[in-house]
Amino acid sequence: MTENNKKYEQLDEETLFIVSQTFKALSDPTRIRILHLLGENECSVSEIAEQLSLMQSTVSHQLRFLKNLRLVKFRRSGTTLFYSIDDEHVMTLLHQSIHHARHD
Amino acid sequence: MTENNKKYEQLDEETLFIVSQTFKALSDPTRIRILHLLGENECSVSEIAEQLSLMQSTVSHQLRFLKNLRLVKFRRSGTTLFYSIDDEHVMTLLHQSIHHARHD
DNA sequence: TTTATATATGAATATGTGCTCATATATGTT
DNA sequence: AACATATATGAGCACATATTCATATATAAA
Repeated sequence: MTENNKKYEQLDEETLFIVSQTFKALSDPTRIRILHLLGENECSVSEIAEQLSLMQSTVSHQLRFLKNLRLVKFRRSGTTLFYSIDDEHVMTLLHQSIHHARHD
Repeated sequence: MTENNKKYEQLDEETLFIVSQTFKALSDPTRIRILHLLGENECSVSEIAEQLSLMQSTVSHQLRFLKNLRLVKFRRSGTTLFYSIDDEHVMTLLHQSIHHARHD
């Protein structure tokens, strides 16, 4: 009786999809920079572009991606849209990873 | 004086690279399944392939990827290589994400 | 309504990624 | 040495992804 009798529990499809999508969002340097910036301050699209030296178009495309995953939200003020973080759990994952990367 | 005078601290290149690489490793369903399986048990390449219904070649390629990032390690026993987890921090990120995905 | 400004979007392109097939390598056995 | 088994690796392909350019849309001001 030295065998391991516990049968391995596969991850179900849905969990696998959600988890992989979440990490995919965090796997691109541009999206990481945008999320990290928004973690400090609510920002307009043009502010993000300026702070991070990115094309306005690039920022818009990535914000759409992040908005679809409900990682960010926005409020309108005139023609300006202010984006902010909408998923604290994902920000926790990001901050943990940044902290870990810096400390070893 | 309603401005925010705190100057934004950019993420440095190296941190950005490490963090994005880490999340990239966790962004693919196949790699997630392999890591999750290894989180339960040390496994040989062929055991992984069988348990997860993957081609041996696919498993080997992904293990090389994970080994390069030092997320897994292996020990040899004859012609068989037993792989296991080598980065508990990344497993913590994975388990947190799985837990979160299942609970909302 | 015309004009200006902020943002979004579609198409094109270049690059990256994951899988499979065929084959190489490494270890052990006879 | 010849053979069997386990794993690794390179090439090719199909598909995904990030960026840029050009342009559309939306709101506000004149």
